[in-house]
This record gives sequence, C-alpha cells and structure tokens, in this order.
Amino acid sequence: MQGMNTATTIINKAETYCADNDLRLTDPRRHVLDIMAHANKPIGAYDILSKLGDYLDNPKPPTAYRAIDFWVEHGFIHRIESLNAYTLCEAGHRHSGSQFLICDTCKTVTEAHLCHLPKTLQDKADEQDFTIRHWSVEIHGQCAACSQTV
Amino acid sequence: MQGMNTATTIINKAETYCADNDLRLTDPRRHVLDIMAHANKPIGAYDILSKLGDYLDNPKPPTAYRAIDFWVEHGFIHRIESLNAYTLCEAGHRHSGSQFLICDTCKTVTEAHLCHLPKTLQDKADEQDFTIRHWSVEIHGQCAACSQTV
DNA sequence: CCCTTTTTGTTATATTATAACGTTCTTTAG
DNA sequence: CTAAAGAACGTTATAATATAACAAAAAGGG
Repeated sequence: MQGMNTATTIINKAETYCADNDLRLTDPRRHVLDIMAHANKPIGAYDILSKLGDYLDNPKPPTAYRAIDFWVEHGFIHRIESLNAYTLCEAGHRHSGSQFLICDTCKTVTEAHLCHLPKTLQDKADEQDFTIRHWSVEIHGQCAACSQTV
Repeated sequence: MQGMNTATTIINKAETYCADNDLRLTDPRRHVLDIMAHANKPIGAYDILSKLGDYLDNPKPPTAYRAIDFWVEHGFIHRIESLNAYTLCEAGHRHSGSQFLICDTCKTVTEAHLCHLPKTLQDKADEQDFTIRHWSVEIHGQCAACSQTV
C-alpha cells in the first residue's frame, strides 16, 4: 500500500526532525501529520479537525490549527491559499517556495517543487530590492486525465 | 493628485469596456471599482462593503461580493489569495496570470504583471499535459523602504 | 521538587463567503 | 407601448474559515 508506506516514512522523518531540532512531537501534531499523510488531496482545516476526532476527545478548532501551523512552519505541509486547504509537502524538505498545479475538475494537486523562484520573478524582486521570505505559485486548470474525459 | 487621476482613468476604461462588451456598469459596480481605485493597498471585502455604505443604503455582503466578482472576472481587479484581499489591476488588461510582491511590514503590494508563466513552470505543466486556466504568484517579504527602516 | 516554558483545552467570537429567494431594472420582441 | 425574458439587486440567513483570550496540564531544567 503506497499511501501507508509514505505515511510511515513521513512520520519517521518527522520524528527525526523533531528530535534533531528539540521540538515536541505531541499527540495532536502526530495525528494531524498522519491525517495529512493519508489524504491524497488537499484537505481543509475543518476536515482535518473532524478526522482528528477519531483520535482525540472532541477536539476544537484551535487544536487543529495549532498543529497545522506547526507543520506549515516546519515545512512538512503547505497551505494552498486559493483553496483554503492544506497538503503534505511531497519533498519533505524546507523551502521558501511552493508551486502547485491544481485540477479544478478532480481537485487533485501536484506539487512542482522547484527550488528557486523563476528568474523573471527573481529579477523583479531584485529590481525593487525586495527581500523574499516566502513565495507560492498556484496554477489552476485541468489535468491530463480530466481533459480527456471532457 | 495622482490617486484621483488614476481613478478617473480606471472608471473611464471601465465605461468603455462595459459599453464594448454589453455589460452593465451599475451603481454597486461603479462604486466598488471607484473604491478600489482609491485604495492604494489591497483591501478586504468587508472593508469594501463598509466604504460602499457611503454611497449605497446599508449594503449587505452579497452586494459587495457580486461587484467584486464581476471586476475580478473581467480582469479589473485581482484577488490576493494569501491576504483574502483585492487590489486594482495595474495593467488594466485581461491576463490569466497575476504576480504580487507583498511587503508584510507595510502591507503594500506591487504587481509584476508578467504576461507569461515563467518557462520552468510552463514546462512542468506541459510535461503533465496540464491545461492552464489561471495562475498566480504571491511573493511575501519586505520592500526596500521597510528593509532600510528595520 | 519547584520553577519556567511550552503546549493544550476550552469558550467565545471574529472574519470571510455564499445559498436562497423575491423584487426591480433593462432589454428585446411583438 | 407593453409583455416577456434575462440580468442584477436587495434581503435574510447561515456556512465556512480562523483566531483571541485565558485557564490547565505537561515537559524540561535547575
């Protein structure tokens, strides 16, 4: 099973990462990451919260948001702004930029994980002496499979 | 006065555009565009709604959202997803992509208005036979002025 | 073991956005 | 001119997303 294998890998990575960085892998954090690892599409905070209810006793929004924010901060999950949703970082590494191809038909999202901001945009930033902290590209459209169907 | 001049220009453009395309430049639409043209920073839907109250009698959210959506659809304003806010399109032309440099300190936003998706990303899309409908780049960081201050 | 810090639990509420439906306005055809 | 059709609006209600504030508990350090 592909999904579970990946999920285990992610949790292992997270354990290592937390140990290495003096961070606590608490219950809410572990469960949220596990939920993310088993989702194969972006998932909203309240969906995460709902699934979290399978493991914790009647969790409230802040519990979900805190864990989500924790993983976003540490680069394990990305927020997709145009969907108000979250997705596991496929690369599993920290990067200041993320790029998504979002199929508006089947809702699947693939991450491009370029490591650098494209030159044309970097040039724009440089030109204005703009210091980049974080960047994201969200490309909406239709994936190959859905294009064929329609 | 720079702002007012620009605002008039925008409204003129909108008038022409609507006339040419059989679209109605209604009161809510006109006022919302005018509000956008006078804002020099991104502005949220409820701020727009609030200002709209200066011109219309106790307007409700759908009134603001409909007008906003109208202008977004026709390329006169952009939605900045990471801010849940809207900003006038500087170029005033239709394009499938938008790119913003967002200063998290002073909250000003500048639009890069590249006309094409950077090649590295276009390649990713092509590689997957992904059909692009719309794309956006949001770059967060600090502008030159704010970098000097801090 | 006590103190400090971090994290969580909990209540409440803020913020952003849309569904649904009836009314009014505009346009067009007769 | 007027009726019919379509577009836009007004209004009420509510959905969906997110955070503030503060008390309680758990973890780590001396």
